[in-house]
Amino acid sequence: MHCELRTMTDSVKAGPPGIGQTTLADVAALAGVSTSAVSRTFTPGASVAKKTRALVLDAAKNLGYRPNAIARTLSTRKSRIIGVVVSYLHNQFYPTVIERLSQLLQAHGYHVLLFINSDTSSSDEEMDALLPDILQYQVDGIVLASTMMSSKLATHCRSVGIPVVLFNRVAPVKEASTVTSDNYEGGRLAAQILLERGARRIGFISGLEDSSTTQDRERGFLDELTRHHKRLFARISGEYDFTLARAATCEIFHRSKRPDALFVANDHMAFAVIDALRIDCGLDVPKDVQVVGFDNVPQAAWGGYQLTTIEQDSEQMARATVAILLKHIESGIAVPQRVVTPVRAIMRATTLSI
Amino acid sequence: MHCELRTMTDSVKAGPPGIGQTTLADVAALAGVSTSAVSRTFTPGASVAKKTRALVLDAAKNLGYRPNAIARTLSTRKSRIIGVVVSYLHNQFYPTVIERLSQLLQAHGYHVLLFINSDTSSSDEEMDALLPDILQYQVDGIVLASTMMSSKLATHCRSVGIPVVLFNRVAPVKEASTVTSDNYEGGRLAAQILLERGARRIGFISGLEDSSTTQDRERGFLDELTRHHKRLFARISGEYDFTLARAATCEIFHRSKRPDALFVANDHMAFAVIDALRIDCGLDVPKDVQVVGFDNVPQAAWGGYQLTTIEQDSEQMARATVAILLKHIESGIAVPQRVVTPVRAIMRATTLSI
DNA sequence: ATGAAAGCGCTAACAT
DNA sequence: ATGTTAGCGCTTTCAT
Repeated sequence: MHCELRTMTDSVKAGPPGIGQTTLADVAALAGVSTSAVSRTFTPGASVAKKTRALVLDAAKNLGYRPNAIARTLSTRKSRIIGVVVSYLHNQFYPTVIERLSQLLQAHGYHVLLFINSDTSSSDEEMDALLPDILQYQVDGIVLASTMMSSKLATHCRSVGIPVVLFNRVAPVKEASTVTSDNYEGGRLAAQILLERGARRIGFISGLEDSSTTQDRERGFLDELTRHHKRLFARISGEYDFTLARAATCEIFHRSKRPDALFVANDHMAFAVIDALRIDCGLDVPKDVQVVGFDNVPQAAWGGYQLTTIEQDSEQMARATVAILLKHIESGIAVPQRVVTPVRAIMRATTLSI
Repeated sequence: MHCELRTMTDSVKAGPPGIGQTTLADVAALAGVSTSAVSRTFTPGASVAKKTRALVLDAAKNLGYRPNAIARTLSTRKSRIIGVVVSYLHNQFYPTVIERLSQLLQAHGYHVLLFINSDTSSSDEEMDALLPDILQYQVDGIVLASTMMSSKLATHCRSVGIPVVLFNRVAPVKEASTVTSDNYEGGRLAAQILLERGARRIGFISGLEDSSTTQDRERGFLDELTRHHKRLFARISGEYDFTLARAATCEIFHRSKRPDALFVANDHMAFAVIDALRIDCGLDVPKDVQVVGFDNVPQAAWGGYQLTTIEQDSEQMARATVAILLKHIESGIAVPQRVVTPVRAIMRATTLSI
């Protein structure tokens, strides 16, 4: 007998009151088949007779049936949810990435659960507090695009068997995959650009000192300077923050001997640096001071700045991230990968033309 | 007897292999109590003896137990997930809002499932296709911050009994709550600013024609002009798009008689408009043309633009949204609310000083 | 191809 | 205060 425990009363009136979603059982009852038949109908590669399928589909439509992803998750242990952790969204690079990530994931039937980890000076404890939160949702994978993060985090995730991709940062953890651009090469390019244009007193505005991005960019930058027998003239940290970068710039330029060129660890700070130069110091960019940024966020192309910068290919980085994630999830095997996407110089108006 | 069906083998080795999360039952077994005792221990307002609680907590820690939010959701019918739908993240207003929304929600134990609905000319069909996706996850509430949306959508959500907040847009649906700023008043303010500064030939660059924001802003703007016996000199649509706005501006300024002031429906387009004016048309802002934007996104304060604009208080809007959502969710009652937050003029350098 | 039944991990009466 | 026992909605053997 198809005597369901659950009455169909609330499902039948699929209208306004709406409480009590219609379930598989409701559909099965209406179609006069078993719940498994209904389940199979909604499972891509299952064997269902055409007739049964039609019956089910019809009943489902009449009832306005919507599969419950939560119940499915409990059963299959696949949530089709990817946790994405970011620190803040002020720097347009991240919104851009999130947008692409979300689109690509959506196209594969996955969705993004967003975690913002923006407490200032977010340290290991911070991050560790977020972990239980994100793990509770049984996410199928995690993208860590947070500026800082606990090394424990990645380790722990892996121990739970969840694929993790470190986005735009590497960590002293061998267990997680990473996707970064070629920050070292980008730093070298920045140096070359400035050197070629006759810069003599070259400064560097760093990002967060602990971040791998700022470290790699600086290494590449310094190595290239050294190769040309040049030394860094000034260095100060902007901590990837707009306000701090502006203040830092003012500080440097209030000294007696000033830089005539600046490599700024990311575009977001570069805008602040240019503002400081032009407004606070009354200097001309690029005549008095040349500036090179990093990222090529949309605003770098805006008329108000026209920033020469090193482009990170966010599109390619997002694709790589999704590819790694899906491969790990679908194959079950988790060989940590390290993808490094190429960078390229985008010449605009904050550097002199040759 | 505490004879669990499930062996504890995989839970005990809580290390690397990590498959087979430890469950409530595992903890109960180790602690020598029932599963309900464990459940209660992890439920804020439950009655558990101190001793039992300690026992459970201890066992849980030893096993590295993490509650499974999915299972809890299935049982309680509360996912503590809020679906947030946005069209795109190019306009910094949205990242700013998402960040705040996410933080506030996180503080209340809720999380954001992000949906990007960025297919160009996203119409009703678009939006309707997203709905099943989002509903499947049994979200407790929905924030619709998408530029366009099907009126069916809001209606449907309500029919399912899910609280919906229309963010920064109103719709011809009475069932959903809305949170907007006072767009009409903002439009009036913009007109006043321009009028006070002697603008004679005033133009308007609109956003998406179907959006309530652009409509309300324009109405307020026009009403105020009328009140001063002034007429609109030019009008063209920028569809809230950077590139289109730039092109639209060029088009207007290639005509023989040019505007001497422009109200642009949002900041994002205003930046493009200023670029067009300065770069493509060789005009001075504000001397030749004054410009007023809308939103007060972070970049409006940047030195490269220093845009005079009408501020939408994203913080307050986010707070209102979360308040409405939580109230509906927690009380179960769903009286649609309409919150309108005040706007204010931010005077900067794209308008003349008086 | 289909159905019966046993879970997935947790919560919530209900009983004690 | 604690344990027992039904589910929550779906998937998945295992029979048939």
